[in-house]
Amino acid sequence: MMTQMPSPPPEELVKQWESEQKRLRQQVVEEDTEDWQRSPDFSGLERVGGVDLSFIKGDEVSACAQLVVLSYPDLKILYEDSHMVTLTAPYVSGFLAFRETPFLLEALQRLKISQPTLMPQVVFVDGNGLFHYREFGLACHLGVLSGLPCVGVAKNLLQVQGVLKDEEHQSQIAALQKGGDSFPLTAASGKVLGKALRSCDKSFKPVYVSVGHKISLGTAVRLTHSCCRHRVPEPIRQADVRSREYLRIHFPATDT
DNA sequence: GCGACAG
DNA sequence: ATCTTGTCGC
Repeated sequence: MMTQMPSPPPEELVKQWESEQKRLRQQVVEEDTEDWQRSPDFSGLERVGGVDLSFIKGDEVSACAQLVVLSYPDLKILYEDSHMVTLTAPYVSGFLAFRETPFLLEALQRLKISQPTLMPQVVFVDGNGLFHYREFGLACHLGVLSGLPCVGVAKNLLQVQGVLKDEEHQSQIAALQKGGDSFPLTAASGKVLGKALRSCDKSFKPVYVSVGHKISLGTAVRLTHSCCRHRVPEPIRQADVRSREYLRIHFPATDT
């Protein structure tokens, strides 16, 4: 198998993307805006969404865009949409949104047209929100462009604004006693950009939660914990499982 | 030159 | 993101 060198991202495009993030960043709402967010048990919350994209192994541009809506607090599937898409933007760390957002917005649009009453009241996004180089990750991008409350949940720590994954970070992880415990991810500026959360008792590796849009960090962390049966919150996990299942069925692995 | 690099 | 089997445990 011949290896393919990753094509360098056009610096001109990256500059354009940076200014776009800077512009949209101003529209992020970092506070709770919904009544259910103020409730101790999230009374009034009935539908939580999850989005994800899964890829075919050797293909850089074909992917299955997935949107799921689960009931709350039962976390049962209410809606599912798997849709093959052709990506145009390359993956560049810090600019994930330009690669994925268009297709996630399309999925939300299809839902709005076909089953408007099932529109989620909050969407869990596979990736960071404010915990980002310019405080505008995928969860913020999707939140601002859709107008929906969004929570960013990353499975791996991104070293940004002075946040490091050093021995200190490791010791803080070791100090998390049970599901729901967390510690802040503080930028050099002093601002708390997100929190490392032990999402459930059985999981020791934390997930990194940050504000996407229209929700406070404290609420985002509390809600994420309440949606975790496994390490990854159920909406994102279901979106991941179902999108990969779709690819397995429609694009079976080829031998030779 | 070396390390980092959400998905 | 994807490459990858079995294995240990509930």
